[in-house]
Amino acid sequence: MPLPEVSQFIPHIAYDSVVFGFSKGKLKILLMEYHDTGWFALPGGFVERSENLEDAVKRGLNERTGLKEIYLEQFHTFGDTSRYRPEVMRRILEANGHLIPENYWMLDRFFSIAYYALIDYEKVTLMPDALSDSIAWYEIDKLPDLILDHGKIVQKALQTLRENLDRKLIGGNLLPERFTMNELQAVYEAILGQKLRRTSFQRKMLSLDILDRHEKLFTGKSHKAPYLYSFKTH
Amino acid sequence: MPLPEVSQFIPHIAYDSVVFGFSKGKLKILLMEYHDTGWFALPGGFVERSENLEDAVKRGLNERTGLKEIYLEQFHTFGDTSRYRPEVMRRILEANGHLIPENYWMLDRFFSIAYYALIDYEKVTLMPDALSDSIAWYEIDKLPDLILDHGKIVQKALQTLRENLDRKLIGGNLLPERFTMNELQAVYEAILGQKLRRTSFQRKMLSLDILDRHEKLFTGKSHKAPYLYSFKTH
DNA sequence: TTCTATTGTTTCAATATGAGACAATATTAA
DNA sequence: TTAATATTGTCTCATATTGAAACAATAGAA
Repeated sequence: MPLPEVSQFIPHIAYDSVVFGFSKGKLKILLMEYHDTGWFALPGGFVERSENLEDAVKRGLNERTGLKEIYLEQFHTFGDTSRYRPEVMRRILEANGHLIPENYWMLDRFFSIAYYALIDYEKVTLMPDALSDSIAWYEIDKLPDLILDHGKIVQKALQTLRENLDRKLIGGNLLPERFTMNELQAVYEAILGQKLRRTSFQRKMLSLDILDRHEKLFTGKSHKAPYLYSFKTH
Repeated sequence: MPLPEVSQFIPHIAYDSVVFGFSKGKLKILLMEYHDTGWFALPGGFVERSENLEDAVKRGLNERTGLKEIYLEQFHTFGDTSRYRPEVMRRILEANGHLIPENYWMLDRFFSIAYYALIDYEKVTLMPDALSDSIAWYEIDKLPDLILDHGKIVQKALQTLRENLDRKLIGGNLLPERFTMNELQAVYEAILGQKLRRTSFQRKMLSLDILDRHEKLFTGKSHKAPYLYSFKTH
């Protein structure tokens, strides 16, 4: 695969995405591991010359997860000069066997527009890109070191997600269509990083009038079966 | 004044700032009017090759207002292809008597990183830039039509300001060091676009333990004199 | 001295939240 | 068949917060 040409993309502009998923009671994000470097990074990419910014992000996420409809939110643009570390991208490209031209555009200073995405963990089919060995889930509190300022980007994403959780009622995007109240509470607890009172949480969620109640879920466990809920589509 | 050269700036990247001020009970923002076009726009600019993004915004605001310390918050980056309207910038530059080179960088597609600023109206000395006839205050609900998507940028700024008002307790940045409770309430009402209950507002503000109470303000009016308050510096 | 307008405080009702009790129930064990 | 267990959904009551209004204080004018 040849090196991307600057004629196709807007120089100096990139996006990075913090893709949140929820599984086994843990909040997780997607990380790429680059060939032969041991380096981890957020899934990101560039914007084509005639492409809307948000379409570029969706395109990139679709290529890596197979998902078409994704809950996406822009949260910050990172533009410090300290991000300019051409030797990092050089090493990544060289580790892929590329010969890098003089003044190659991908080694320039980049501004990164960061988005977070909330997706249903079970619906994802992970596909690495050309530069990466792998793309995989990592627990949010067991992340490896990340290149450049990607660690800071993750922290800012998590902070914004926490602030938006109640205001935008977005927790459900991390669950399948139908879920139990207990599962929803576990999502909230994982995002906020703290336990919530079961009865208060249930009362609050029901009083918001955003949930539909469906049939009971019989798990085979020896106790009362919980109802399944879904978010109202209105 | 010669045309800026691309060697000095990062191409494709601009910032726009929504500068809020408060005067005579009204929330206002700064707008530039370009020479001989009748066009209004937000104060904005470009980022120098070795300059931090936020430093560029502060530099631009300092050049136009004379202020050094400014409460500044990034709120969104606008990157739709519909922003690409080279004829707009062409007309602005030509109205200033410039001869525009082939493929001139300022006519390219730009991503704009938008910030809002909150400043003390009284402390500002307005200075237009080279392309503008004027820079002046406009009431937020009596704005003229703005170029490109600047109207949308203002709306998003206002929305973000409203959401952040209570969470970040930033209203005081629009007032002088010392102010009455009534003035603070007027700021909140102007931002939120709705009346607030005087007694609830006072109780709330005092209970937050963020204000210092100082001497009374004697205005000469025939009624009880209000106290002056200031925000705790902590 | 009285009156007026506005400020700071208090009161009481209405609403929301914290903490826990209680009843219902799906399955297992006796 | 019955009792035990774990978990769910609901209810209760104490506490905190907010809405709405009354009340007291006071700077200047009449």
